[in-house]
Amino acid sequence: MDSRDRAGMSDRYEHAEIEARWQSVWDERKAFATNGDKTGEKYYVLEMFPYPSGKIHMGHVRNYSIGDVLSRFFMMRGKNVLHPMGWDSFGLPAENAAIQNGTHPARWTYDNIANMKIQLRRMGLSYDWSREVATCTPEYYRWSQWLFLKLYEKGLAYKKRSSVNWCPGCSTVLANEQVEDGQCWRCSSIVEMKELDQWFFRITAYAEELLSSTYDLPGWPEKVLVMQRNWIGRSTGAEVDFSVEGSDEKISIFTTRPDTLYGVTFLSLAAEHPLLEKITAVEKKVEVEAFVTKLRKEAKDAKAATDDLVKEGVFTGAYCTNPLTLERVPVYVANFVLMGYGTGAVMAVPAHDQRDFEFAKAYALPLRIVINPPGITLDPSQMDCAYLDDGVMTGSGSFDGLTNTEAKEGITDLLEKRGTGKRSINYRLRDWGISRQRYWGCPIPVIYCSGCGTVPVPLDSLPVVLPENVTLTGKGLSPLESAPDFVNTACPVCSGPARRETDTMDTFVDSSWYFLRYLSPASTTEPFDKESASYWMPVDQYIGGVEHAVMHLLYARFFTKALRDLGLHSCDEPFRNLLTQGMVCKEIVKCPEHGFLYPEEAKDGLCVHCSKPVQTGSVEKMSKSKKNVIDPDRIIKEYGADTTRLFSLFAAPPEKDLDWSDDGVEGSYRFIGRVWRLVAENMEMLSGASPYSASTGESLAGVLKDLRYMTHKTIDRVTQDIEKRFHFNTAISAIMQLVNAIYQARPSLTPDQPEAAKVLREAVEAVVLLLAPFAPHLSEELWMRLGSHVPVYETAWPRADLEALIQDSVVIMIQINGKLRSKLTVPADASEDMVRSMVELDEKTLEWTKGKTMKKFVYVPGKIVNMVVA
RNA sequence: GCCCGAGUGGCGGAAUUGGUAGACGCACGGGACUUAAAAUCCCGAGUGGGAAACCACGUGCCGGUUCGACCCCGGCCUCGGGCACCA
Repeated sequence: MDSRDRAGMSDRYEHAEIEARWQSVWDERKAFATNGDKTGEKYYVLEMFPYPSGKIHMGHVRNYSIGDVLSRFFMMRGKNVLHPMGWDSFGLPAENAAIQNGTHPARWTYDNIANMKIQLRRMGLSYDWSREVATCTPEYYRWSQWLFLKLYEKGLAYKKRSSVNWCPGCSTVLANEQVEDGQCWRCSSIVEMKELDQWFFRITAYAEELLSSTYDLPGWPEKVLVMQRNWIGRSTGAEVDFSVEGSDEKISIFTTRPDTLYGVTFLSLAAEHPLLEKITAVEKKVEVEAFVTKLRKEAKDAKAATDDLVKEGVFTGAYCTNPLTLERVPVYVANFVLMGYGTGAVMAVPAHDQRDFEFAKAYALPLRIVINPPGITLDPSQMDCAYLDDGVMTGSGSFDGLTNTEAKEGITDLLEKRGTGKRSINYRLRDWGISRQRYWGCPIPVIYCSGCGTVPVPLDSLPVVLPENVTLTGKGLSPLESAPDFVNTACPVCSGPARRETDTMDTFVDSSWYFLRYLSPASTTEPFDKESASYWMPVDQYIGGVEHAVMHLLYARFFTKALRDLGLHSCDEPFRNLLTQGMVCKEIVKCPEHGFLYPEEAKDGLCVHCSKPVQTGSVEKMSKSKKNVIDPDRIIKEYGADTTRLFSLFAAPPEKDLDWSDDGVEGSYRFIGRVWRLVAENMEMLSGASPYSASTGESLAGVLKDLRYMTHKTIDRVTQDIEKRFHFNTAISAIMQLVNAIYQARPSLTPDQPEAAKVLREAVEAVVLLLAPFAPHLSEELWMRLGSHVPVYETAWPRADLEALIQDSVVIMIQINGKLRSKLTVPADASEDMVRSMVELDEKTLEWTKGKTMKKFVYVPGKIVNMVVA
């Protein structure tokens, strides 16, 4: 049923056939393989690699469409582009699938990778597949182990027994970053505390640099930087020693408010404080132990319930001495003091700290005011909350009358002089616990020998291969315990019988350096090539979801710095620019009886199961459980990859959430067809012409001049939108406007005008090339049909001709008293005087100014006139 | 509670440096083509008033700065996100 015009071009764009064909061409020609050339301006664009869950989702489509626009754009701009892809392929879902279906995690993972690779291929993405990595392959994890051992050598990996987060759902330990609201980030189980021997990375050694360099990352969203700063949580203050009465012990406390030291009326210890047992008075032992036991039980039951916890505590019977006032201060054990922060002990100043205030009220402890608000004297008996703000010192000996800011310094100086305290900085950041009691991960390359202790696996015996035959139950200890051939080994030092570490590494370790592996993915001698790193690093543009703001993105920064200090490369930060794309959302449908419904389960606003009215209107992140997912495969099949990509880029700016709209997809599809027909219907005129060139062409007028202006304005606009602003939605809208303008101008472009075909050709070529980063298949096809033998991806990005952007006349707005009253066309080079005299002759202007006096005349050249009259 | 971010038509969104508010798209209405429909092409449209020209109002609310404010400043309201006994 194709109606074909004389040039043999169907007026229908056959997306399935055309897209498949160009994907084959790109594959065969290895179109996007980055060669070894390390000269010229490089551009390393990277999207966060996916976990191979089985199918890509709309979030992936959006993420990779953004990256692909940049990759293809900069290729056409002549940069040396690196655009790799790989698989974050260790992780729990593979193990869970294995337990459920009896498939081996490796099999499940590799099948998923194969499937998802086909899906990505159908999207027409410009990846250099020759650099593909999968973190679950021995070729990759060998180097994760190698890096672990290097960090171990440097003291940046260590093992210690400590209280750690335990997820009963995943049956493994979690890092602090992986606990959200007391729940597992993956399965939402309530996280418990367990005392276990675990491997840690000493990320805290880099706390200061990780924090200070956040101020040197202008290409990152402020939101992410703020989240990282909060997570690192630097506090400056002082550590102060309180000697324990009747013993040699000292209790060290950390405070950010040394200025309130004269207001201390008691001390509070965490239940786990090492000195608690030692200093507790004999007659208080029973009471204190009961309290500690109770807290431990509560902590285990529900770590989540930290809100509005009532302040509780017990007097230990012990007293300390305030190092400045030499007063006697009672010591309590309290439920709100955390052992994990500072020293696990705090000085209590109830007048100036809200927690201490509440505690003091509950146990009738005294308040002592040491800071008054300017001009006011506080009365302890009248206070219903602590006074936290700045003010003037009182009741603080020689510091009285100073501002508390001055006293903070003075008191700290005094403590340092007397040797009872010192300036101190504390971080909220904890070391990164990386041991996981799971199978499908990178084995930790360590051996335990009864004689030699903890022995690192020698570098030349890597990789420690993950054994295949393991019993997976999802319960109990590490599955690797059940593989005796793996566990039992010989000590590398004494050759005696020894045991392997059976925990695997957190998968975030694998993803902390993959961007370096892409640089020399086949290397069998090193994790990555130093020379390649010095050329390609840092990643120029990283793109991914904001959910990794304090996990992956912090770990990757830490790794980059630690590996730099190991001398492996010389880059300080891995990602120069970061774009965090918004979520893909869709309206949910909910029945009061049957919960979430698929759209087809609701007819005329009623549930098909029970005929109750359904709730709609709420737009939420696509998720299987909310039954509001759209399968990209289906959309690509129905409308093609170009439409799918175009819609995901056009519907919203990349950093905002994107509301899925079936009608919107139709709109993008229509636009693709409209561009196709623009070429198809004008083939005769286009094929005989070369594009207009200002140097050889005759000067233009009227419609031709206007169309040419529009062409070059659009080139300029689209270039800026992609390069400077990442506003792909407005870039696409600008191309749409050019297409509309060509359709408008077309009837006036007749063959008798000598330059008409050339100007049309120039405009159409611009559309085709400008569209290439967004709809590459369509562009390639049209480009070829227009007669080019060079593919679009090897064609230079069009340049705006500044000459074409010069206009003879401009329309200026005329405001009277700030309100728009008239418009006037004036020569583009008109002087203010000329414009003024023209305005004064304008009829509409005269109507509004008749009989009034001009107070002021404002002229913004080429834009606006504002006359103030009265 | 603290720290970010955002509020613009029926909807997604635009307005790049303080200078035409609502580009582009969706949905809607009208027309052309068609026996008809689909597809396509063209036109219309912030709200209110008016036949129209045109006028008034209009970017969450109140106030300010300015010849001129979606944009800057001060004070609120609402929504979204992050952190949350961090001493």
